[in-house]
Order: sequence, then C-alpha cells, then structure tokens
Amino acid sequence: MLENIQELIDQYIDLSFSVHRKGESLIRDQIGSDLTNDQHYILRYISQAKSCTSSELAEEFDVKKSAITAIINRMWEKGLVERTRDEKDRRVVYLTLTDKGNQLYVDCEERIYKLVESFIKKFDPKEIKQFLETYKKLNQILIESKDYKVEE
Amino acid sequence: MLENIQELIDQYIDLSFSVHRKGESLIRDQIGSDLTNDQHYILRYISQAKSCTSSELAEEFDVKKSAITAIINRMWEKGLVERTRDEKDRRVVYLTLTDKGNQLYVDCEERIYKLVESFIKKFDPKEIKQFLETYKKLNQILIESKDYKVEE
DNA sequence: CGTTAATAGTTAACTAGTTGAATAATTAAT
DNA sequence: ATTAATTATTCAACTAGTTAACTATTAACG
Repeated sequence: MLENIQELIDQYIDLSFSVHRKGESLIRDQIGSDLTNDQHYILRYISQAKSCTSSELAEEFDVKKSAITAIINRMWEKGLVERTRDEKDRRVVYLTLTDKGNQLYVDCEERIYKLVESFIKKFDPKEIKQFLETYKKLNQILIESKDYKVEE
Repeated sequence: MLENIQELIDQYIDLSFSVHRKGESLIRDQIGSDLTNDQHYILRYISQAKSCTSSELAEEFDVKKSAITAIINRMWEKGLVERTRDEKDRRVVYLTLTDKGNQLYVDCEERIYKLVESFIKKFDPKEIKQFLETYKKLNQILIESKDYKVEE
C-alpha cells in the first residue's frame, strides 16, 4: 500500500505541468519563431503519415474538426501543406506536406534531436528505458479511459 | 552507449504529447466546464502559495505578465480571486483566492485525486516512485537549461 | 429509384490564451 | 532631483479552441 498517495499525486501534477510547459518553451525557442508548437506537431504527424485527413488529425489531437481546418489554413497560407480531393470519395481531402513543409520538418527535427540528445546524456540508459516503459503504460491507460467518469 | 537514440527521442516526443493532451482532456471533463485547465493551474498555484503577485505567476508559468493579467481578469470576473495593493510598495498587487475560489479549488482537487488514484492503483508503487524520480530529474534539467541554445 | 442518414469538411461567431508595445504609477539609484 | 528600474495594466493582433449552421457528397433502405 502506498503511503502519502496525496503527496504523490501533487508531485505528479506539479511535475507534469512544469515539464510540459518548460519543454514546449525550449522546443519553441529551438525551432524558431515561424512555427507554433501545435503547428509543429501537425507537421510532424503529416510527415510520418505521409498523407492524412482532417478527421484523422481531429481524432488524434482530440479536438473538433473545425479546429483542424483553422490550423491547416494557417499552415496552407505559409505554403507548408497541400490539399487534394479524393476522386473516389469527393468528400475526403488528403493533406500532404509540400517540399517546403518537408524541409522545415527535417530542419526542426534535427534541432530537436540535438536538444533532446544533450539532455539524454545526463541519464542512465537503463533509467530512460524504465521511464519510457512506465510512460507508455500511462499513455495506454489514458487512451483506454477516454470517457472515464469518477462515480460521485 | 544508447542504440537507437533517435527512436527513443521519437518515442518520448510522441508520448509526452499524447499523455499531456489526454491528461488535460480528462481533467477538463472531471473538473467541469466552468474552469479551463490554465485557470485551474492558476487556482492551484495561488491556493498553495496563499498569496502571490502577477510577476511571480508570469515567472512560474513562463508567460508574459500581460497574459497573467488577462487570465486573472477572467477569474476575477467569476469572483474567484481578489486583488489587494501592498501598502508598503504600492506598485505591488497581491492575488488571493476568495472563499468561492477556495471552495472551487477544494472541489476540483477532490475530483482529481479520485481520478488519479484510480489510475495509480494500476501501477506497482515502486514503479511510480522510480518514474517520479526520473521525472523530477528531467524537470530540474529543464529548469537549469532555460535559455539553452544548441550550437549550430 | 428516391428520399432520408450519415459523413467530410468548411464557415462564422465567440471565448481563451499569448505576445509586444505603450503607458501609469511607484520606488530605487546616484 | 532627475533618471532608472520595477510592477502592473491596457490595447491590438494573433493562434487555438468550441459550438452551431452549412455544403457537398455518399450510404442506406423501403
């Protein structure tokens, strides 16, 4: 049985807030000012998926489709993404990166890798692997309890 | 030496994004619709500090003071926080929670505790402690490298 | 077949959070 | 006493999110 469960929870909430905030801030500084963090994550997702739809992004990022439309519009204005209609099902629009988008992604990743690499060196490899294992488990639990409600 | 350092970094980025997004979403559902996540964190901070200033919040949350002013304005309109001028140094404004703010905080925390508690049960206590240790270390490194720049 | 559902995406109005620049009020420095 | 610096605010402009209404298209099925 855990003692001080309340303390653990407080620690986790404070840490997760702080780490996320400071991590985002570092990445923002690192990737330069022309791309917001959200746009970077979208860039990242499309790059890895090669091609995807608005619905897919909305599902993945847990936001409404209209929010995706807005963010894609801004990235489209910057010449980073392309929209192509599916000829079979003309409701569907495929999102892909332009050459400029791809290049920007590669540049960002290189910088982020250097950044995270310099941090990773400060940890024991075993410690990192254990950390990631637990993190992965936590993520899985969060996914499974998407519509979880604590009973009153 | 770590093999597949690139893969580890990718894993971490994807996980931290996903966990944060889904965690925030769960907390938002849990605390009800009248408080945004950011407002909840501010509420939390002021409650624990008893009293604080805008500058302190801006420093802690890593945003400009004008952003804090805006958030505090919205919370003030909801009757959650009070502003009191320091009589010694009349530039300073102290922020404290009203009774309503305190009550809301207590209610939110109770719900969040129940939520996190139900998740914590799914982990080995030892695993949690190790996880938090590494997380704490990561946070410390992030704090220390606030203005870190990767050399080109 | 034709009408009704459902799906994919967009648009518009609104709220929240953020920055940056300008400002007001006050205190510190010399 | 004048100039600096500090604390907080206001304002304009922007990103990101929601809800609701809408368009266009496809699916369902009597």
